[in-house]
Amino acid sequence: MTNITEIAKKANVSRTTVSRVLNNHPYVKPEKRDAVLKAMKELNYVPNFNAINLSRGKTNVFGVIVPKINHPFFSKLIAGIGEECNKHNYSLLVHQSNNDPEQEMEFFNRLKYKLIDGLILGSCISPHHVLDEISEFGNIVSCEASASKQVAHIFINHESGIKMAIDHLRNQGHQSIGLCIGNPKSGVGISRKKSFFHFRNEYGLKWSDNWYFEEQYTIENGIEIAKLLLNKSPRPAAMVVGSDYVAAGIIYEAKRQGIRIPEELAVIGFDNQPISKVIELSTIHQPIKELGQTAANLLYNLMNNKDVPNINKLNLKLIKRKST
Amino acid sequence: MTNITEIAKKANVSRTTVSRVLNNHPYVKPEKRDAVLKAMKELNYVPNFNAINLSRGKTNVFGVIVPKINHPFFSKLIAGIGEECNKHNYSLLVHQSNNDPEQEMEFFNRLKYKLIDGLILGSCISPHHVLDEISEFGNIVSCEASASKQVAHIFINHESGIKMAIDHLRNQGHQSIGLCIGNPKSGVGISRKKSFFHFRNEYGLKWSDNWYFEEQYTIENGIEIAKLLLNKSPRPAAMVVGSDYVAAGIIYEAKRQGIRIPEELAVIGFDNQPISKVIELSTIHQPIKELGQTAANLLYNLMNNKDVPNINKLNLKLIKRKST
DNA sequence: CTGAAAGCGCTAACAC
DNA sequence: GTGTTAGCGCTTTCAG
Repeated sequence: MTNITEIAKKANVSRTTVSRVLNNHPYVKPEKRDAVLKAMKELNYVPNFNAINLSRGKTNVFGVIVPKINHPFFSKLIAGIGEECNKHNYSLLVHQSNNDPEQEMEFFNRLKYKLIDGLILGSCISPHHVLDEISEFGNIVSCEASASKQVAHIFINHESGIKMAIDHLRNQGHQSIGLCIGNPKSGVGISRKKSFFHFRNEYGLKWSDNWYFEEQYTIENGIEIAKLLLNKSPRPAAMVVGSDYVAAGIIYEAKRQGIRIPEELAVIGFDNQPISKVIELSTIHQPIKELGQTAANLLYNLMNNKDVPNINKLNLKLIKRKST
Repeated sequence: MTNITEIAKKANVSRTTVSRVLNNHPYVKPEKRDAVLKAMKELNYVPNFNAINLSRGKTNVFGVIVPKINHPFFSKLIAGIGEECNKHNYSLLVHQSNNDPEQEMEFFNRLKYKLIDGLILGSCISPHHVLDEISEFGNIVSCEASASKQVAHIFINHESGIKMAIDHLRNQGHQSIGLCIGNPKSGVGISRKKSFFHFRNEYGLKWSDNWYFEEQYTIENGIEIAKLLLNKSPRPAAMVVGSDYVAAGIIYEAKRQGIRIPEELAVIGFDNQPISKVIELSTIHQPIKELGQTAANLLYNLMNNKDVPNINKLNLKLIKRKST
């Protein structure tokens, strides 16, 4: 493995000069620069980034943690982040936590150990004091609302999303509305649940505890929900569902049971995933890719000491189709 | 930032001993070990992996490259890889190429520059000689069939998948069958196309060039295809579609036009994505997650000089639903 | 414009 | 069991 020392010898210059050429520094005589370049070519020089990283104290790698990579929300988020990383010539380390605090810690350590320069939290359940402690080792950007003041935030305004969904259903004449969310401990889950109950009270909607479901992620989950929901009475007239997939499962099973959508059960999802179009599901469109891109740029700007707002919100859009 | 030198001083031992403690070497007197551990605690010691990596000449990071992260096939593949990486305590660098050779090179350089120890190719279009050259810098595992002998392969037996689909359609009485694939230059695309035409000839199926589509990835693409396909005559009786999403789009538009599925047009997809269940799409199930897991383990074993087969195939399964 | 020299923080032969 | 010493490959003052 040839290194700059060998290049320096061959080109009859010092290692410093080689380094300068490598880093495009000014003040290198053209002849010397050419000699160095020539030597690098002849010796097939390849830089070693571990050495560079050690010396510079940074790696140009960002990390992102998500509960599941194979989830349409998170894979789109990662895609957005990845795009911006490519632009800034950063690499992206992706870590899957399964919402396991130990795995989250494992990931945070990558920052402590200087394997990555900054962190993006797609979703995480670790308490604030953990994040506060970790943030001493590098910048953190969260894609969820959370209470830590040490980390920058960019997130989707779930409160307005829930309100949008409820307002829409009320406009369609519904008074009894159920709720289904994913992880109730995540930032998304917390704010969706909170604002749903807030507006339910404010509008005086009818309610039964049987109309609430959490930890629901898949089509299969949706099918189960429909089975539980449709046999009981009273039944809600409409469901607000935090995931298009779960909503798809509910509709699938409801139709199988001969229940008319939306007359007997209105359903609205979240995300505007491709599946929603095919099954004519009304949904709340979330700018997921933009979320990822903004998060990456936020982190990039933080790393470069730019002045950036500490809290940012993205807005949502109602997509009305035939399920409501 | 405290380093092992400070620890050594504080604990009254040599740096070597500290290193030994850090790496759980035998032959360290318990008293010294305790002294070191105590000093590390008091000084809040955090190891620096760039230094470790430089010294050891490896990083414990795998890299994976895919055209798009936000694609159900690839996000599931990455999830499988990520799971095994967590088990082996490897990190995972994910790179999105958009099938751009320059971006692929950018990623390969990460291996040359020693940022990652090994590569997994989710899909890549770079020619063999590039891969051969890169493979000098570390192990490579490809998730597609490709001609380079330097890289290990684990892939899905697309030939058998195409045969399965065609056999099924023939059993249903169809003689005129069209084909729709994604990237025709990728390993998947190449082998699907090749084997489709092979069996078309072998079985003497009817054919029109109008029944072939490539570069099709989304529901919207499927809708376009249906518009093109359904207005022309002769029309195929069935379509083999390389993606459940595209298939979903075709069915969506066909139904909108009042065409009965499968009587007037049979459609079979690939992947068994969640969407296929909801719309009753027959499809070829691919063990994507297993593919990712196997790829990661293959790479891990290669890195550890275990003896592993150079070529591995995974098999497929027909899921019969109502679209055929 | 250029080079000497001192790091960056850790590992690993080798000798005792 | 333990310490000395020489790396790993590059960056960056500082002096000229």
